[in-house]
Amino acid sequence: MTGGRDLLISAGTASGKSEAAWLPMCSILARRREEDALARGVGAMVISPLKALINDQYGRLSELCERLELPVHRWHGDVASCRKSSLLRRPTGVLLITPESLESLFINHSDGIAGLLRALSWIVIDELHSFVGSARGAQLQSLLHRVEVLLGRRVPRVALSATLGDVASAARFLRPQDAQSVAIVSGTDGTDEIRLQVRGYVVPTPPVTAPAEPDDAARRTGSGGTGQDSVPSEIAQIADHLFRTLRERDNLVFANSRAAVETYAELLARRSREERIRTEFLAHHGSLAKDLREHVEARLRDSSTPVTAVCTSTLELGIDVGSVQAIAQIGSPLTVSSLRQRLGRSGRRPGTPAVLRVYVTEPQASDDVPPPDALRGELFQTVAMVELLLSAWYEPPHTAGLHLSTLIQQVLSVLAQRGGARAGELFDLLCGDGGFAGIGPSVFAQLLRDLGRHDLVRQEADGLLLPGARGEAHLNHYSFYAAFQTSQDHRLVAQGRTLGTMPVERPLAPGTLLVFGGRRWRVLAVDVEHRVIELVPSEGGGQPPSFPGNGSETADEVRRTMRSLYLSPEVPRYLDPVARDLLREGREVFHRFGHSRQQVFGWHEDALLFPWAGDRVMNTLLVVLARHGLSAGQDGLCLTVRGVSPLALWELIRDLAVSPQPDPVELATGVRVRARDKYDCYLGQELLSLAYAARALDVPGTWEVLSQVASLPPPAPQLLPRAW
DNA sequence: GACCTGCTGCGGGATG
Repeated sequence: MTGGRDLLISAGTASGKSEAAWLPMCSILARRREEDALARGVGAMVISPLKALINDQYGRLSELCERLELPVHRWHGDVASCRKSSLLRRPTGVLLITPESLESLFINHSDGIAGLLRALSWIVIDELHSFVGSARGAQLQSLLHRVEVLLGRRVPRVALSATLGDVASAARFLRPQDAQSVAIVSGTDGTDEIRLQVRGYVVPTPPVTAPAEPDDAARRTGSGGTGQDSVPSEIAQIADHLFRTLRERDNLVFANSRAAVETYAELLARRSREERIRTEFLAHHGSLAKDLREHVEARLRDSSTPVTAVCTSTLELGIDVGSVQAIAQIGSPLTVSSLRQRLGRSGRRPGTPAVLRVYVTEPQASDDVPPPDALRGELFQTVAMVELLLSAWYEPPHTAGLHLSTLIQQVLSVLAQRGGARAGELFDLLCGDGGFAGIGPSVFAQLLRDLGRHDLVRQEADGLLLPGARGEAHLNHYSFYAAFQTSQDHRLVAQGRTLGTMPVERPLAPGTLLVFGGRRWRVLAVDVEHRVIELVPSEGGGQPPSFPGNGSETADEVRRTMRSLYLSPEVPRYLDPVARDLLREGREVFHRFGHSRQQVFGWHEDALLFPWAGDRVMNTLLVVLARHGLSAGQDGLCLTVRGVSPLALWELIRDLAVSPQPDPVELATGVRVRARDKYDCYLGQELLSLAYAARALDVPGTWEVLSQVASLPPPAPQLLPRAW
């Protein structure tokens, strides 16, 4: 750590990698302070993605540094401002900070930041994988470069991470201009033994004459329950198994949505009260109020009573929750990396195995089941992800994004920091060899023109750029510092206490029943102006709110692995008997309908295309088909192309495969909704297409799929319905 | 099908 080189430490959860970085750093800083009593300034800055992680580490690091008499400081939104000003007056020791707070230092303490950081010897980035590829990661890269420009020298960067699928791309993220010089230290995984089971459940088909059932989507997320009696049987069965296996221990149950968390937490908590057992079942997700979440975390750390948290990815990163016995995952994992993180939350004590149970539901086989469901896609996706996990493969980050929205934020930030700047100066600092090195001068000039049109920036007669009126408005609001977008939600209040927030698209009528925080409530009143919903406890049923979401992207490698699982005769040992049956059924359907020889099929009036590729290729296919006047949508594993024969679709694919690949940006102009990130609304049509193409299209990957499909024999007309 | 993260300055009041 003395050589001034950048360092990437990749090691399993709970392997002590934080300490590996801290120990040498602290002893060097302590020695240096003895040698040079005048050395003033923060010696090391640790950048962390979560306030909760900073608070955890503040305790551990303070203990470590106490005997060295090396002060440790934390700086985030919950830290009192008097502590911040006292650090600015007397900067020393180690500083723990979030990217957003570092951003605010540049804007609100533009005079003090150079003095604060002038003695900086290292920048440590914790949980690097949580930044790579995102808007927040682009912001972090830009801030790292701005710190070095401010100090006029290179500052060694040390990054820590657990699930890096691709160490080379992590090194590129850490030091974009000089990735090959990054030293890499890889440790083995913390877990020696994994006990794993995948359990299958069959969703019964409702009788044809039954009254209106909750729609299919609601059933799948588990949000369809309206009371004890109407809980769908597969949800009741899964809850029953969770209850029996998890009672009397500390566990984490991961569900894929906040609505599913609420459903299972409420079912399990009610059962626990009814049977009067000690185990607490508590809900934990991002819309719950902070004090309720902290209560759950404290209950998990307290080893005197058993607690099981039902949660979303909120408990995925390294927040200390003590020792957890087992992990349950309801539904197929969303990504292999997140499955790895979740698994790493158990088996943290030496000699104790990590325990993981995955619960998968599939519809009952019948004549009406659409082909993708008959293939048992949920189960095959789960098995594919488990196999990839066991082979230590993780999703490579998507680093092609241009992050123009974040560049807009950085332009405004630099204008505020420096009190104005010239266009060339901005370009050199932010693009050039800065965080947005992929952006050329012409795109940057276009971006500035777009910003001028919206009054985010304005130009003086001498060419100096300043924030415009709307730019000032953004800069003066505290929401400016985060690079990511957040929505404005309604606050849920019961008996004077805030439970959390929920989005409300249609106003909730008083009297509506609701499940939230793992309990049942009735809406008493709605204050539209102040966006407050008042609740009272209720004995009735109710559903969790529907939360909006963007979803995640399934990788090419996952879909390729799924296809090879259909072709393989092997039955993994970790499947329970129902899951084995489902695996056998899926393979039988795959072969019966000729999926090994064909990728285009007929289904009623439509044609189905199975690309066996990731979501970015699936999306590109949709855009290409739309350009040829075809209306299509994605149904899990396949694209449904409406009102066209399979032969006609195959012929189109055959022609496309030999035609030149279209320009992605030109292709993107046909897409209606292209804005996604915080400041995308200020981009003109041209840059919106450029950003969309970089983020959401994979033309070469798509043309590989088209050639593959074209190389197969033409499909028989309407094969699927008749053979069904 | 649908995860998560973060931020300021100021005024008012309670506490040491």
